[in-house]
Amino acid sequence: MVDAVFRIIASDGLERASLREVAEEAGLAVGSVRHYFASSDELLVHSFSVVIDRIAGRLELALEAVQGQAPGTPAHHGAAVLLLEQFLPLDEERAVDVCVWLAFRNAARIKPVFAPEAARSHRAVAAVVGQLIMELLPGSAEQQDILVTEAERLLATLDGLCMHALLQSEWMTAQMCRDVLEAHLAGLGGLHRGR
Amino acid sequence: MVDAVFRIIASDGLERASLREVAEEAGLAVGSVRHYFASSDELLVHSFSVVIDRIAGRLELALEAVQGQAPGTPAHHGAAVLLLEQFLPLDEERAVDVCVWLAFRNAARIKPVFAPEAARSHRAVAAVVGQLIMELLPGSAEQQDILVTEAERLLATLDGLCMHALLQSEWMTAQMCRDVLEAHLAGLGGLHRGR
DNA sequence: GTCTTTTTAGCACGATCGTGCTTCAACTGC
DNA sequence: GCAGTTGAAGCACGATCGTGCTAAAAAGAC
Repeated sequence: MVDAVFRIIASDGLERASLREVAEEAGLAVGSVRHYFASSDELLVHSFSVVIDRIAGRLELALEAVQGQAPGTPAHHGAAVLLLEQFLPLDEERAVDVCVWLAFRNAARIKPVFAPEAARSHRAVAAVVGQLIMELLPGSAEQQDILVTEAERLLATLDGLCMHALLQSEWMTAQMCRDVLEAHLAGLGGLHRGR
Repeated sequence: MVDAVFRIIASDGLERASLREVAEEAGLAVGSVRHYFASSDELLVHSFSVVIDRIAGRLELALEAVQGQAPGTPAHHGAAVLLLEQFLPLDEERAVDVCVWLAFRNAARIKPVFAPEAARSHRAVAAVVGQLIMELLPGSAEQQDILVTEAERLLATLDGLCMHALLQSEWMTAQMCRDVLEAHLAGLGGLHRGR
């Protein structure tokens, strides 16, 4: 059922994820879908929640892999890149998730029903990125404001990469995504040192 | 007429920008709107085109201001920040523009009518950002790949900042936007030097 | 004045959508 | 066997939307 919602949003957009479309995609009748979800909003909010849990789960798993490595080592760097790649639509599964994720977050600006889940999504992702920043900038642990700024900066870059990879896939290839990630990490390391 | 479209998209989203809504917002009848725009798509594509021209116009004006300053000077840096701020929804006018701009670009993923204008938008913005990167990294003029990567990275960060400023305005304040921009420029300057 | 063009307005049709409501089959516990 | 719960299906109503079409008013040309 939720998978049907994901497929419709990924291929036709959130506004086409109506009860009738979802029911047909899931091979059910409208009444059957409404047996499980009293309203259209309920189904969509639940789908939003599921995609958040999926993405956050991938991120936290990858974060543990990062924290299991000694900072500064190549393995640590590689695990960090692997974590950041979990944001990007580099395979079919992640492409659908990111697509659905962005669609719901954009809709949350207009439809207040999505606002609580959107806030939860932001908190969960910001927590992971914040911890990653602390892993990558161990020397700046006391400068709280720099850590916050760098976390927001990394988060913005990731979301922008997501957008471009989804919307301008001709220009923003997978290799370009990885190059940008590497450049950003290199810029992180060289930053706030010579001051 | 186009202003009415902008207001509706900014406050209620693109999907509510129907002919009836636009006509009411503009104080006209549906038939009157359709006298100028034969179809709904025609009106929306024209609105997309207008918002692109407005944003691109601001950017190119700010780019000339950057190119009028000597590279490396504080005035050059300030003009660069001013250029990058033209992307962000830091006042009411730019907030509406950015909102409409993002809505149309997202819709272009689904609706092919918007694809040509979306491609034009990407080309125009990438050209400005590319020239800015060449201003900021004059020493790497020969390394084409680095310039391209850094342009895409800056573009991604800007779009991510736009998203966050619009969607999570509680966390992403105007000051945080400026801090992120300054941090990114600082990271640019210190990058690709010690190699 | 009349004739033509532009602008504004409105109607009607089919399509889609959310939702309240009823019906029917399948399964479960006893 | 049978009552009660659950899953699935369908109908009908009002609302919204794009669009083809007609008609009336306003403006301008002569």
